[in-house]
Amino acid sequence: MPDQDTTLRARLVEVGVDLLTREGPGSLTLREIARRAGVSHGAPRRYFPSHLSLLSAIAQVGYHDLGGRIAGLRDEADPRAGLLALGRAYLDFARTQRGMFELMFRHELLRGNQIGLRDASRQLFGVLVDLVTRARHDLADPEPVVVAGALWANLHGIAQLWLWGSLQMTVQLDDVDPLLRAALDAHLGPA
Amino acid sequence: MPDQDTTLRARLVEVGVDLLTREGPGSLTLREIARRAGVSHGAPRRYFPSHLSLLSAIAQVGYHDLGGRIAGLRDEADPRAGLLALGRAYLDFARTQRGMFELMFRHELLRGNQIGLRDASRQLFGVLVDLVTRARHDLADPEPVVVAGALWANLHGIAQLWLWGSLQMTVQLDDVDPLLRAALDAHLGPA
DNA sequence: AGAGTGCGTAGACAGTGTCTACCAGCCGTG
DNA sequence: CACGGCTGGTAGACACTGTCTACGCACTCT
Repeated sequence: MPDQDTTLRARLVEVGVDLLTREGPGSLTLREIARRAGVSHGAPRRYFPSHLSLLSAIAQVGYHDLGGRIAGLRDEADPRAGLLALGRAYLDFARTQRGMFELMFRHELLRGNQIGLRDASRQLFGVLVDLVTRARHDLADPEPVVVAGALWANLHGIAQLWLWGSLQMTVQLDDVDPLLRAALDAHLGPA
Repeated sequence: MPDQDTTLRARLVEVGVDLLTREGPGSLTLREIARRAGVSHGAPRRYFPSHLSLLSAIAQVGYHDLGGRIAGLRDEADPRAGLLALGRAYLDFARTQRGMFELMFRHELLRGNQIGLRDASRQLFGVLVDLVTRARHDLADPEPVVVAGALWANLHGIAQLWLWGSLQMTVQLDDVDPLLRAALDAHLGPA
């Protein structure tokens, strides 16, 4: 039940997030969001010029959420453990906040205003580069930024392939942790 | 210009693929496809019970295409070179057949009839496991199937992150090849 | 008190996916 | 040849969507 005292702009986003986690990305209709916010279907237009911009605002909540989970890991004492925790947080987010995860990385959303993703990416990537450089200061073969990029891609790929069941079908695993560990070992050298 | 002598079912898929590569996934409307096929908007229903099933049929063309590009690489003499070629084929497909790639891995498509993806996945994954086992018969730490899974995820992640520009923004690279090489070195051990 | 305006309403419009009734042409059969 | 049935496509309706525009309520500021 959304708060009644907040501004409509915030309430729309709030309702959207709620609707998203409750019924999936397919139900994020402009009119449905307006309906659940208790306003007419034209009202959102006062704050969001298009349907996509509202969806972007909703997705930014997800970016912020994910960013928050990641940010604290930068100062982890053991960088390897930090990376493992980061990977788990990422994958956990994808699994538990499935609808939000799908929305966040929808192609049509990312075409236009990438500011939300841009900030979240920078943050995530910053932590990643930090941890990677600290985790493997000895090996200097590929630049840390490249390793971080490859690792991020690996992480995201695991999340995606897991979400639609490709990994469960081919690799016979009921948990992503072995894959995550394999990825870490691969990109950082064996522990 | 689609062939006039084929059956309507085939022509619809054909028109869909054409429309997809020409104007992107957003224009793959049921009615628009019917329009371009020169038939009324109700006609597709005779062959595809829903819009999604038509989209699935279109995506299967992509699965088949990608599968074909990959299949020949199984018998590569040098498995390492084979994996590099596989990765390049995958990434090249994602870049040149962008609309098709987006459609193929759309979440709502993959929910229901995963048969298309299932077959393609099996094929791709089979080749991948083959090459991986041959490429690193010495190291036996993680099972080859896990390595193959992690490598596939890495590959797919690179493709995704590249498509929406996240990698270009963070990692400052104008080509995916370094990342691909880094991924291969990581998962297979240095060359 | 009265003008101005921020904010939401309500209706119209084109377009969509799905469903249903219809029907043109072709088939094999009598 | 005539005719019934079926295949495959048409056309319209329905509920729904996103966008646009005209309108008006209620409130503020002078």
